[in-house]
Amino acid sequence: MEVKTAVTALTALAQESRLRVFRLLVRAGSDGQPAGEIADSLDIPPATLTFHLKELSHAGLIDSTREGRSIRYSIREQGVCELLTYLLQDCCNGQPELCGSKRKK
Amino acid sequence: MEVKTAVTALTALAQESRLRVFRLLVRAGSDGQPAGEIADSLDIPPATLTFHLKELSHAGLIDSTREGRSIRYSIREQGVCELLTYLLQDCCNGQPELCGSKRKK
DNA sequence: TCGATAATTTTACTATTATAGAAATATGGA
DNA sequence: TCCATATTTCTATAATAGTAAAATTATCGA
Repeated sequence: MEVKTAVTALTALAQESRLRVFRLLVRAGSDGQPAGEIADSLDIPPATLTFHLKELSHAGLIDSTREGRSIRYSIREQGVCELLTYLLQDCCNGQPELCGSKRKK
Repeated sequence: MEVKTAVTALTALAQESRLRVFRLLVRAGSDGQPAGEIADSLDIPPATLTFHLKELSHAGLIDSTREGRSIRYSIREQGVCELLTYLLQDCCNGQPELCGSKRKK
């Protein structure tokens, strides 16, 4: 992964509304959630949410598929994984987990 | 962890110079590196580097200790760990590793 | 205490990002 | 086709962040 790619992904996450969307989608699992539900859950105006969803999407952190009148968004596991790998590369004397055993469920 | 804390940490990482510093320090391990060396390695002017180190420091991602005329910076494992935990909370049906097995050394 | 070196603070300028109303577009049902 | 619903695009304004030169502070050795 290139520095700029990682910066794009981190910039996408470094904003309260987007981080809340991201975490909501992490919890939602692979089914994800339609834009309208996300807007309602997090109380974000539709136009604003669209702006943020696009940021997360361009950053490769979420996917979307149309489903009738709605568009369903979900976490893009690969993107998240690549980012974490990049962040922790060469850490901990070759053991890639910085804190695997301490991490809560 | 609170949303704002996580946003602060992610904002700190979401910038090319700071991400390069962060990754350099990840590689450096617990010994860390003095500011001057970091500035030389990454070709960043001292005043600019100080600004970025402060951001990383306020975000709880790095520590510093004076060592003679130099100040040595190093990764703050706990801060990094808490951030990752927050990001991936409740993911993967209770398995906290999003991509543990796929992560490169 | 003086000079040299290391890092920080101050400051000003530039650039980027967030927000959300209003209008536009896309879909499905009557 | 026409209407209601879901989301996006356009747009303008407000707020935040990045850069780095110049001056300042801290430490060490002579």
